[in-house]
Amino acid sequence: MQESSRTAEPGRRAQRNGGVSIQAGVADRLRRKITKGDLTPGSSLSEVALAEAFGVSRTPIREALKQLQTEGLVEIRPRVGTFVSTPSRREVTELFQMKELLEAAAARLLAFRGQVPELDRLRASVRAADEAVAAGDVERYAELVHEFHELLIEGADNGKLEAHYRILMNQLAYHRLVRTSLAQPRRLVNSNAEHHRVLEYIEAKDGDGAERVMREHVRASHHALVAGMETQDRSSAGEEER
Amino acid sequence: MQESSRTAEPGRRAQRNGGVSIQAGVADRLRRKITKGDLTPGSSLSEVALAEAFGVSRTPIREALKQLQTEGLVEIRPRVGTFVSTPSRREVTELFQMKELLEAAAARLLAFRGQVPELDRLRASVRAADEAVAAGDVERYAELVHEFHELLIEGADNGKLEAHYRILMNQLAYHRLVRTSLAQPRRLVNSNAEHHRVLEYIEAKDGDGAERVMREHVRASHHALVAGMETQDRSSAGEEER
DNA sequence: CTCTATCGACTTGCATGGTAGCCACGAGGG
DNA sequence: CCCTCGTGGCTACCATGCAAGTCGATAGAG
Repeated sequence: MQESSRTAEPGRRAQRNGGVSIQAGVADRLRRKITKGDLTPGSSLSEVALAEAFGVSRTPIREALKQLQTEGLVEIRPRVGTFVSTPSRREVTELFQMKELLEAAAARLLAFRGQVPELDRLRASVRAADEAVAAGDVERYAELVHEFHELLIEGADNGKLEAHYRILMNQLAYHRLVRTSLAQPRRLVNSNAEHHRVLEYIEAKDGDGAERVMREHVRASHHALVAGMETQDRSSAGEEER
Repeated sequence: MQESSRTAEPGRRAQRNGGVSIQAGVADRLRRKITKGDLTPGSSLSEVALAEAFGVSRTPIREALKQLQTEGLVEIRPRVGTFVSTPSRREVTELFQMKELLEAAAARLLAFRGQVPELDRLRASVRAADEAVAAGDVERYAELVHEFHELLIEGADNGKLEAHYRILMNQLAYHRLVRTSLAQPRRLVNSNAEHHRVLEYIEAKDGDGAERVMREHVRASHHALVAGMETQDRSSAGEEER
């Protein structure tokens, strides 16, 4: 039931505390495992199990879990247990609305900033994406999608926006989702084309236009994902519903 | 240095745990004290001091502080101390950008929802604000400003948006700020007029228009606040700069 | 008088043990 | 056979003690 087998190195950096607190390290590791999908939604996260898995006491584990709870990644049910959050269908919709909101705003802000280093990196990322599409390398393109959105957010030059965006993406476990949306037919080339359009508007310093096309892009991405998830559900027959 | 004198009832609900955990209660109380201004930015929050003030051990205090840290309300400097966060000038600007973003989006969403109960309550709030303006009751109007924005957010019917909005407002300690912005000449009547315009667009189901005027309203509010803070600084001579 | 080094009081970080509540399993009665 | 009640094992919650780092005060050397 528990993939504590993955923690092959108990307390790897517990002793050689590399300048960061134990709880911070634990929180980072757990966060990564959740967003990457190593810990699937609903998994139980027992304090004692994690404590001996990481080779530390329960205290820093508790504090890490507490933090992940306020980040919305886990759910602590008092006297019962701690579990990886399983976002409801409604929550996923809400998260995508927020994603649309923040990314569109970021595109707008970046457009108004003019020529900044992030823009060069964005151009380079889009070029690399073109190559990945030409080569049909979905895996590579998925990475570059992530990079594109990340650069956009950073380019907005607003730390609060960045922080809230990261929290949202973690809740969505976005890494896992990108691949299923790209599995939809023609989604890959469409996605790339949409990125191009966004970049064009930004380069033209047309903030309103950039915001608009970015909105549409996120919407299209969302629709592709929903379609992809339905086909997934259909293929994997009757599973636990929520 | 510490206003622990306020905690006249040590551990009021420590024994009679009214269904909520101690840490949750502590976090709530501290959060309120910070946003209300009872705890000014920079104040020291010693674990032991809070522990005996609340009549509990250090553990739940620690966890509450940890949560407030990830909410951005306090800053924990390892082995040094925990302090109420003092947002930099840049952070305040960023927070207002986010406020503008989220509230404008909320106005847009509410407009598209059509006739919902929140809309009635919004109308009632605006009417009450008219009376407060007519009576020159700034205190009452400040409350209603808060209510207006709160109803707008709730009316957007998006839990994630609501959650992130609350975090932002807490970081700004918005309650404290409203009064100084309203102290600006003519700001009170202008603010009220802007609220009316927002409501009109929402009632007309003009999402784009509502979003636009809401953006302008938040900007105007921000400018009034900056102006108000400058006059405050001027009046209170040379104080600790940041 | 000035600078430096050491000491000590303070802080948070972590470990550990006992407690209260929840939940499922199983025995017993209907 | 079904339903009810008790009990044991599990969980997170809280209290407490110790350790380690930080920073200021203070005494001493130059």
